[in-house]
Amino acid sequence: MSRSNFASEELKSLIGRIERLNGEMDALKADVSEVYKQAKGTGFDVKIIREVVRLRKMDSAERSERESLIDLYLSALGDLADTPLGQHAIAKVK
Amino acid sequence: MSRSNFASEELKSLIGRIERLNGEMDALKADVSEVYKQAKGTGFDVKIIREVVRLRKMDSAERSERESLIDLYLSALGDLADTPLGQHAIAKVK
Amino acid sequence: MSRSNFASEELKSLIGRIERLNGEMDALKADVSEVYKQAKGTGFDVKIIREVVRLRKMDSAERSERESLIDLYLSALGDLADTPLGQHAIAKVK
Amino acid sequence: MSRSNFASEELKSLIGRIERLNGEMDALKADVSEVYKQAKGTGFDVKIIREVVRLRKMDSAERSERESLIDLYLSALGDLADTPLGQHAIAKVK
DNA sequence: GGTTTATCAGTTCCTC
DNA sequence: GAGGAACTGATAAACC
Repeated sequence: MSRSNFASEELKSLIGRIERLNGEMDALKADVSEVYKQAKGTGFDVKIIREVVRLRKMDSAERSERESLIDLYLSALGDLADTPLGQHAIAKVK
Repeated sequence: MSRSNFASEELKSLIGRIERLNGEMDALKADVSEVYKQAKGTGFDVKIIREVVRLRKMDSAERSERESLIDLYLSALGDLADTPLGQHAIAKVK
Repeated sequence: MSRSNFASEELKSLIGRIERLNGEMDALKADVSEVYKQAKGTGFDVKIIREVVRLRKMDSAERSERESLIDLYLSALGDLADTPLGQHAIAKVK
Repeated sequence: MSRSNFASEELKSLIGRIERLNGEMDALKADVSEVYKQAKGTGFDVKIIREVVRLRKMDSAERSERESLIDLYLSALGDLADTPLGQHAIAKVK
């Protein structure tokens, strides 16, 4: 088998896997839609449920983002420690 | 159990199912990324693979409709002759 | 004026300039949206126009390189015969 | 001039305007980069300035988002006003 | 160069 | 069903 055919097979395999995974994701999306449909049928406000899910997902992400921001500021102050301006800034923070 | 508590339990269940499904989707997304990463490592052009996957999602009617329109618009701008595709379109008109 | 205040003024000026430039960019974005809206109103296919603008950004070498690769990958998957482009590629090979 | 040529001219004009606006945006982007470069040269921490600009931009957006979330909840309660579950929920909020 | 981040286009969902 | 808003996915840019 030529090198080209080998690459061909490899590519087929890769794209096959991607398309299979995409298919599974589509199925899951349909499942989620089904749940929302059911929620709506039970009288819940779908828009608010979506918002709740969104907020719960953001929660942990946001927490780590806040911490990394604090890290950013602290490391910047650290870098400034040997400049006059930085010493002044650090003095104000302390 | 009061009506309100019943609704509470129902809501918790719905949100739980949604979040579980979302989790499964995240796992699949990670799998897809993994495949793309592997494709890149094997020397394939990831951007092109994405485009190919996208094209294969369309049926062939959609695909050629899209190509024809792009040709048409490009030709209106005088860009046609620069592309092999454009020469094809010109050939069809003659 | 202290060194610190000098830095403050400098910083305010820099941020002010950045924000003014960002504001101008937002205005331009709104203008572009307006043009697309108008195009849509005149019956043009906005999605195709976006694609055309994107293609025109590439030089012709890039464009044909991209097309060739897409053809190549599609042909490896056996999709070639379905597209006009593919037939063109086949013709070149013969 | 044929109808087709008219459309052609229209399309040329539209795309010309889009490309001109894109060009102006590119110039502004270069200006912003220039300011950041200057900031860096003056000893400021570019990463933090970017963060500050980002936060200031988010500020007003976030405020209106928060308000719209409140609106969402209130309107949902309004819709519930004529259901037993809703009356219970409203009673708890009051 | 490669990883992460920010902007941008595309899709989907909901409203009117 | 058309139009707009929200969300997701892709591209482009910045920093290391």
